[in-house]
Amino acid sequence: MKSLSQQLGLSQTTVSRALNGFPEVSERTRRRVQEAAQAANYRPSAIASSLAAGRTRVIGHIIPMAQHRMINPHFSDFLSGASEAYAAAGYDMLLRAVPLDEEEQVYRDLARQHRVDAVVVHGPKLDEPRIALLEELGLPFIVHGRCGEAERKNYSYLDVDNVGAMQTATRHLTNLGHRRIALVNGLEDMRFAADRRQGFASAMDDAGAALEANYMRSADMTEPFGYSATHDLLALDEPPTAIVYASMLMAMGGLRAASQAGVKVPDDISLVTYDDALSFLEDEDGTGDERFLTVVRSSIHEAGEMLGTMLMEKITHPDRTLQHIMEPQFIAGASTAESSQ
Amino acid sequence: MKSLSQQLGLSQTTVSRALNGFPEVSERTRRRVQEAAQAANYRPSAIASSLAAGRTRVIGHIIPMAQHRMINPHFSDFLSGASEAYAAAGYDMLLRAVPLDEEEQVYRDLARQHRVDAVVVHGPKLDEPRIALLEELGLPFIVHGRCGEAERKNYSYLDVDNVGAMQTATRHLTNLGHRRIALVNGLEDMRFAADRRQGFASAMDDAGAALEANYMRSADMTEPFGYSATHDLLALDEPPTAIVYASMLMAMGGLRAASQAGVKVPDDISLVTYDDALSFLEDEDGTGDERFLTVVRSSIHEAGEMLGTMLMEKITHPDRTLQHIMEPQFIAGASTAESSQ
DNA sequence: TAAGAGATCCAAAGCGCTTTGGGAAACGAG
DNA sequence: CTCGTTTCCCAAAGCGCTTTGGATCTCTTA
Repeated sequence: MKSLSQQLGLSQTTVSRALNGFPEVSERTRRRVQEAAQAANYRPSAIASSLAAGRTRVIGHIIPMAQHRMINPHFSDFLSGASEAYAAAGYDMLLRAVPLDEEEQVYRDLARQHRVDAVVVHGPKLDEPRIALLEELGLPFIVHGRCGEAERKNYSYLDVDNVGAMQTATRHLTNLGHRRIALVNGLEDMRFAADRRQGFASAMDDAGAALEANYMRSADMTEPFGYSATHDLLALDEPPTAIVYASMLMAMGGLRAASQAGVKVPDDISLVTYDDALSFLEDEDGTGDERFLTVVRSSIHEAGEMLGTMLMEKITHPDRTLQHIMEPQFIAGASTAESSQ
Repeated sequence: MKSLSQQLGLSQTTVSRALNGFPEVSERTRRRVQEAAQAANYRPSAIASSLAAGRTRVIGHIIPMAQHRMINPHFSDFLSGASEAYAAAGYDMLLRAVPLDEEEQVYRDLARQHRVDAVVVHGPKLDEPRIALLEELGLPFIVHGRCGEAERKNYSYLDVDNVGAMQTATRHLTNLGHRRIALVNGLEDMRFAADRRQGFASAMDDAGAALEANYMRSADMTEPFGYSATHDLLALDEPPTAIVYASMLMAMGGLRAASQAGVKVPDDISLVTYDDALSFLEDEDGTGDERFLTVVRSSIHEAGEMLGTMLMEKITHPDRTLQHIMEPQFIAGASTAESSQ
């Protein structure tokens, strides 16, 4: 940049201002500077500008790593969406996979090191200490999802209407006459899973159907868990006539279990699932004419993109509180039918 | 740090040296400094040290985004592994999902901006311009996989023995008497997919089995593609008696297609797949006593971890060329049986 | 025409570290 | 005791930008 300013006969001040779009520079010189920069293939040093300006143009994503180093597969699609939004604003994404018990320290370090301008809070739990921590640290953040007392607190988040989604899914089944309905859910200390359970429960209640403890399963949302939960449910003395899954991966495990047990879908049992529109489960053209499963769907890639955009706004207007809830879409497939009972 | 050095009655030089483990500091003062730093909860500013030292302690991961914004699901596990290795060395991970046609510019910018100390090259193709580009840019890198003329070039990489893996898988089938074997592969402009095909082909050749063009399918490794490819294969006039898949996701699609078509596995058809040990397809306890599919398996999480470690070494010894090949493990399951023909 | 307002630009002071090039004290050898 | 070494520490000069606080010049307005 020094050589650039000398070559142009301008001060570094002016060059910097011209390139960063400050108004104290005439249009003519700005253009001149920009052209020279282009010609010299000049790229400002990100670190130097970070140091001088006190902002890094980097967003931190702390990925909580569960016990078995499992990482939620939904992240990859979410991150690709967020990354798009950041790129459009000239921001970058810093990733750290962190064991659960080190999370707090990592946030503290990140804040004190000034490594990032803001962070995204992933996987909020019902009891979520990170919100208070981040507010204490003064580190801007946005939550993907909500935590416990979401309605009372005044923080920014992007969430999906999980309650509504599961109500829709469950109601679809009760409307078809089902009453013995099982729920295969994620870990219910997570707010989203708690919400999904609540949506399920309220729709059951509306239909006057009983909640049976035996029909409620919950664990990490893996395909094998979907399989084993379904396997167990089908083996009950009085198996459910329908199952609601909280994720496509578990539903796939469910399909596998049903087919292995010789149980026909939807003749013998109806299946419906929440669907994050994970890219690796989608048809190449995205349409999925073969759509077999009945789903309630909301693209997690889009969620990432939207959250990224919101965070960019939050950074320019730190005082604003941004809250948004995405509405999933119900798509009837061929995996649900009238209850035969 | 200024206040710290004043408080201690030492120069900033000494404090910096003490904390960074330089030898020109007596053990006594070093301890004194470290204790004071601990007490003051001091964390050096990462950006300032980056600027001064000319290294950022950040590794760049450029994730190529295919046409439909699909991101390879294997990344999440790979990244979590790499992240662990980085964290252990005090490094961070910068992520950018980039459309294919912008890749080169991104590498150039990253290098000129000094945003990262090194990068990881993902998804090398047979014809891979990035190696030459990065060498030209002088940006240290390591490749996950190999590119076209791997044997001639002198770059660092971590790869899996894809040829051997597929030979093993295919041989298992030919040993069981199968001759009409299909391959459902990834996109074959990618080196790893080309290798898998080659392994398949050579094992077929060894057994004197013919390669039939109709039996060779290749596309993005999604579950739906596994489904449709298998569906089509089963509908052929002369369907294969066995199928080899290049990924677990496609194999799952294959299982779905078979079960829907009423084709019994392994009675009517044998299935075997390459398996990246994706966390969300694993049992909670990782053992998988229900292991149904016969697989050739190599953990992609471990690959990430190992590659991260190698890259750390590469950074401290830039002159070294590190090359490593992981050997997958064959695990017999219940999805393969003797050919009935 | 003088004075205030605007528009452009600049010199220089950082941002918070690392690193160079000594300097002073302690130690050993001759 | 003197001189060369070694050990330990320091002052100050950056790293490559941004930003403050004017300075200069042109344009209005009374």
